[in-house]
Amino acid sequence: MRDLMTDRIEQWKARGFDPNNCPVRMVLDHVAAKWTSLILLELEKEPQRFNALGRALPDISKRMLTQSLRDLERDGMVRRKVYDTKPPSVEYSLTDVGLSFMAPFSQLLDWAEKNQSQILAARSGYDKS
Amino acid sequence: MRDLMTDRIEQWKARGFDPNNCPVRMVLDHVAAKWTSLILLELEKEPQRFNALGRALPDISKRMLTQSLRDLERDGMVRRKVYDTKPPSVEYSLTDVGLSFMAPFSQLLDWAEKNQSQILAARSGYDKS
DNA sequence: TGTATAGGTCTCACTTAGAGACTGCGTGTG
DNA sequence: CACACGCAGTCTCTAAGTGAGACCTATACA
Repeated sequence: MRDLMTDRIEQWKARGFDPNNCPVRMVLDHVAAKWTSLILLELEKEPQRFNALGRALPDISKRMLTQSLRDLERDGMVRRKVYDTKPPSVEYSLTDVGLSFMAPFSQLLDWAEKNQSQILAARSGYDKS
Repeated sequence: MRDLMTDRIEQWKARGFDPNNCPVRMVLDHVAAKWTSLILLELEKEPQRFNALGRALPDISKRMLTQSLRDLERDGMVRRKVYDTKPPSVEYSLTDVGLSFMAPFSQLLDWAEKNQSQILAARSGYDKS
């Protein structure tokens, strides 16, 4: 483990490690973005339309939903399909890349669930002192 | 995969799924935080002192470094040890929880490296159109 | 005496996020 | 026929977060 990660960093640095072209930042910016990963999670259940997503994620504003979806679309993780129905409807779904992201992401969620109580405990201990 | 994730969400919803007590948010807020994961990566190489970390992560400001370290400490992922030397030195290191985070996180980085070029391609395609 | 290191804190400017009103269009309801 | 509603957003305004960098206290060294 230790060597694994250290090697990774060494490799990056050897390649120049441009922070703007950094794979970490590229993926983290998504996971980071507070909403994108929740959107991915929803879309993995099933392709959904704009307002359906909005309802599934009650705390997100339309503005942020639009923006997050655009970001994901731009990176090829989500596909946007407009149906030419009477009131035009827009369906969002995962691409293959988006779907493949769910595997490692799921590992992270497993970790989160397993360690949730410890983190909570550490937090309240810290806050008390 | 699909069922795996769908089940997870169902479980959360069954438990009440309080967004403020959500394991996803709890872990994502860290990965999200733009700097915390890079700090974890640095500390996994070896325990380091405040200014050493600052030098290793040249783009971070002291203010953000302090804040990120405090957050990580609060959640029990990083340990802060003050040595009573002449100019007191402070060493930061990973806790067991912090170290255990590196495993799933590493998976995510693998994914990022594998898909980097695709994402970049999608991005420039999107930007052109 | 002046300079450097340590580990931060403080302030200010700027960017980003969120709430929520508003748009245009078509359908259903009274 | 008038009214309200759902769709898929956009726009504006304000609040919160981020980053740059000056500043602080203390010791050691030249």
